[in-house]
Amino acid sequence: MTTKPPAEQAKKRSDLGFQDHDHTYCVQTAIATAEAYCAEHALRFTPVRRKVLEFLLREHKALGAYAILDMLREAGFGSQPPVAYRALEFLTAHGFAHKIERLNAFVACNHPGENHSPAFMICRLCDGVSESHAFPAKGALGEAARAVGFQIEKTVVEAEGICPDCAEQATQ
Amino acid sequence: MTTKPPAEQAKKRSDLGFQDHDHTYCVQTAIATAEAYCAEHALRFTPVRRKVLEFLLREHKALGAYAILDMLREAGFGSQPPVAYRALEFLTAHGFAHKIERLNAFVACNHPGENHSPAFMICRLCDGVSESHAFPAKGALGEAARAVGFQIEKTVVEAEGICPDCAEQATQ
DNA sequence: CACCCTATGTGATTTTATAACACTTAACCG
DNA sequence: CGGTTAAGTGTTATAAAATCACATAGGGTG
Repeated sequence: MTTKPPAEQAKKRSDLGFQDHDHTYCVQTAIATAEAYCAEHALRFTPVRRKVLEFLLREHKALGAYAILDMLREAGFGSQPPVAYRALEFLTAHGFAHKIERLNAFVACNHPGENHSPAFMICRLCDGVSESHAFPAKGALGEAARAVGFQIEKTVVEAEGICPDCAEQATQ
Repeated sequence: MTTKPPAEQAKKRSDLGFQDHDHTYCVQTAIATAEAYCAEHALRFTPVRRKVLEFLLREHKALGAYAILDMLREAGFGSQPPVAYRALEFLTAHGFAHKIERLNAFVACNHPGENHSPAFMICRLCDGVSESHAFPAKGALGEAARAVGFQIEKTVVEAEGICPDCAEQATQ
């Protein structure tokens, strides 16, 4: 996976969200939201955790644990794998980030606080990831689960394909 | 992941399919189906590939690549990781097996030949896996994809929870 | 038979993730 | 406050998962 430089502009067409948005704004509000949520739920939004969430928000794409670890090192934090994995565990456990199983990588959550079962669109060309919603338990899978008596607790939904930007480039 | 002994009986309540079925029969027919499919499509159903599919069918649960590798070694095949990974790549590419991203493990396909987008129910207590169908592209995710212009090529749908057998044990 | 393409065998390495333990700091309780 | 406890962090080491690179073998075709 090639590492590309961070977004250089605020208001741009993100190559990851597949949609226009004000990126600096969404970083700030997401951090603020996380901070407020932690304050309310007696969770400790420590410097390492905050920093990792910042990285995920800023890069706005799926980051491997070791990429995050490199950034932590540069930021003066501990640089051994558990440091990154523990922060990521905290962030995913409380819904501030998600793991993309398909990529063994992590992204910041687009809808923090909301009660959601996330779904992801992963571009196989640029590795961009866009978060969406899905309710697989309401469809065929849910029926099958009820039929055999399986209790669904969590779902992983990841669609792989081509994002609009890469599709556009391919036609040029 | 603990390795448990293979199924000792043919007709039993599988702890993995979450349903009754004749296991020796399903192994034989699945191998025959794969063989026929390969013959028809000019694919080479080589000894290693056949053996790996046999392992997956016989164990009837998610197996890690290294568990498969151990079995290959015992069966007299090469015992380096690429041997297992290449066979698994072939099997998954042609729909004879699937990778469970959540577990970094592989299962034999329950519906070989059929054109399907698989979905899985994974028991977090016994690691049992049951294959089902899902059509995420027809639900909320499909709508989101169309809205932004994302072309879905493949989907990963995995539900984690408690299988009926483990739920039953828990109440006792 | 000579050729080529595919598959296999093997050693080495990379990438991803966890275990174990020491140390520090924040929270709690009197 | 002061002392205790639990949670968080830092670090070493190791496990688990996956790939790279290259040599060898086998099977089909001209």
